[in-house]
Amino acid sequence: MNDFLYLRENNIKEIIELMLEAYTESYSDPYEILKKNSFGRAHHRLICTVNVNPGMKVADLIKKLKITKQSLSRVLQELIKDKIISQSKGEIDGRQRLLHLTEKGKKISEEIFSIQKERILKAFKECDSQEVLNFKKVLKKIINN
Amino acid sequence: MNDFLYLRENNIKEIIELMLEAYTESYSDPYEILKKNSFGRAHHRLICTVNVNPGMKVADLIKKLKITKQSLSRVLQELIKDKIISQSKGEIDGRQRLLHLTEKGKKISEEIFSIQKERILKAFKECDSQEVLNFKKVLKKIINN
DNA sequence: TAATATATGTCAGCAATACTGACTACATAA
DNA sequence: TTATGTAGTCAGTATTGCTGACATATATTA
Repeated sequence: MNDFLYLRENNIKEIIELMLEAYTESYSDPYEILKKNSFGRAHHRLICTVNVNPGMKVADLIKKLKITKQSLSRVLQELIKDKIISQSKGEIDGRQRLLHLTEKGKKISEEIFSIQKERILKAFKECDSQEVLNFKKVLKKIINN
Repeated sequence: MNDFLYLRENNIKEIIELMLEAYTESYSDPYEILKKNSFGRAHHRLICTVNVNPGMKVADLIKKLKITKQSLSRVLQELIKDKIISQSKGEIDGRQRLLHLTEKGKKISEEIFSIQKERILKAFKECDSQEVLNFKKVLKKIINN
């Protein structure tokens, strides 16, 4: 073990903890607006994911959120009942249920997003465009494994 | 609407979702090693945070993890009982309880880290050093609000 | 010194989120 | 037709989180 590697390990360790903090902070920002709609963290994660990936199938949502279909189901049925999310039968594969935000869902999603956006915008405004692009690139590389 | 593409709504929205994914993926990687020790997500978050911030006081841990002292307490007492984390009385302020990983705690923490590290290293190896530094810088800016 | 404030711990009960296992319905593929 | 894949559901349990109330020790202030 040389000093370079030692420092590199600590750097990665720190980054792993920073990711935890950044997620925790970012996703607690819109607490009030979620609470107003009787939604919790699980609803938030679901709404955010479907918003960015409209038409995704249930199985993919389960994979992304890393929860069981039973856990997903409880929250998803609440959102469907509240007309936040709608399902459509897959055209190619009729077994699939494709998920979309309704108009009402899009509205709430925008409210949530506008709160979360503040933190990110504030951070990005202190960066140049290349740094932001790099940030996104690295995030994607961390996910695609 | 401004011309700064990287500040556009859709880009920020996508990045917010990527942060959710990156966190979810990264923190589910060491599931097996945690389960072997009868630890869950709450223990993981606690161990990781104390590891990077040795000697932190309870109040700061509560703020970082954004949970109540009662929620923290249950998990913390388990880790203290298992001799993963130790507490020391604050030298300046005797009311404070400063948190440290024990030798046993450091060992388990390293096991957890070595798993999480794989994903990050794999991603970073496809980046240059400047990109990694930028990534860390942006993460910190997102947190410091 | 006495009163007040702060940091931490604890008890009890409850709510939200997640899990496992078993089973059903339906659509597709072999 | 039979087997497989996608989704939904029911029942029970574990974990993680919350609120409210109260206790203890230490620090700060009047």
